[in-house]
Amino acid sequence: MKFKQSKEKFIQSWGVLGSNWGINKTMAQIHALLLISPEMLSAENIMQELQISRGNANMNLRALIDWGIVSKATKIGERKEYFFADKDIWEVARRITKERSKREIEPVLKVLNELKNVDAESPEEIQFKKTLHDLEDFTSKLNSLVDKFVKSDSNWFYKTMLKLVKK
Amino acid sequence: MKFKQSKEKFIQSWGVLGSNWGINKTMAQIHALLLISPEMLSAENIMQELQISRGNANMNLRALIDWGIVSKATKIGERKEYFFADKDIWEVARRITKERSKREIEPVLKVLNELKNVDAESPEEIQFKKTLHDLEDFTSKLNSLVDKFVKSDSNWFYKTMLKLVKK
DNA sequence: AGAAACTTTCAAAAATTACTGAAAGTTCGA
DNA sequence: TCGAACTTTCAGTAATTTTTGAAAGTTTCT
Repeated sequence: MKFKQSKEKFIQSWGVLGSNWGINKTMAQIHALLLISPEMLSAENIMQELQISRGNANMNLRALIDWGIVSKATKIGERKEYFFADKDIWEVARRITKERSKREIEPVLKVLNELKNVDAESPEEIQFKKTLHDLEDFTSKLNSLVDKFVKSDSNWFYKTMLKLVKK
Repeated sequence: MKFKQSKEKFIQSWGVLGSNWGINKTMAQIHALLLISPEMLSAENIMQELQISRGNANMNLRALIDWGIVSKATKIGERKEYFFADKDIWEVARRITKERSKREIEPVLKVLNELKNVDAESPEEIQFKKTLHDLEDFTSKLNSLVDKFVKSDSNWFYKTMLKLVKK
């Protein structure tokens, strides 16, 4: 397969993956494109390569920067802004995990906590309370694990993976 | 807060959580409703409780059954089908993880594998190949970990969590 | 201050995804 | 075999999300 085709396939697949994960397709594709580019790219470059509008490029680049996995820089003597992605996959995974945890796990814990003081007398209420309790137990454990991962260094991650997977 | 309100809030929140995770809102809400119901519920019950159409209820119940986290049963002497959710949260997490891994991690590995034999001469190609390699390394480790989780029993999970989180 | 080079915004359009409800299909008892 | 009781399907509609592109905003240079 030729490079150009492979590259397109990769970008396309990353877009699909993104959609499945609630990340919009263009955002994932821009990220893919930047990940495999050895040089920084301008908004123009990205618009052309992915055939998207200026507004779309701008919005999704902003989102990527917000997530901390893409940065801007300017080249000396130029006005234009250039973009590049952090190439350290582990660091990328850490940041994505952190964002998603903040947006998704934490609000759940908050709700579970708010609700857990409900009275429990009828069978319905008892089952409700039990479910809340189990979910909170599970979610808070998951949250601790995620937190550990987010704060860890690359080594910890790989070592832990190995330890868990080996046995 | 009264039971009825708490229940509504819980179902509503679970729906939001679901949307964030690429699971449709109604599917998540039906699941929430069944999780907190001590008794089995008929399609009618669910339609009424969540104010949704018959078709919607049917489709999403089918999806939940497909994921293995809801089952049907009939009461003796009745034609109607009743639905209930597996109440074991750990088991539910395992099944969801399994489904999502099958649908999302495995295809990525497949694509990365297909592409990894690309020639690498120009800087562009070299960076591309490196990114593919790093992603494959990360993804296959993640996949092993997920697989371990999916095949584990509840005890393993809790023990591992504790071990990781404690230190 | 003015103009060029660029970035950001946002209302409207397009694309995607989810939902409805009536009609078709199925199952089972008499 | 019929009909009641139920379930499934699916074309059309509604809701949501994403994208466009032109206009407004900003920065920098002269």
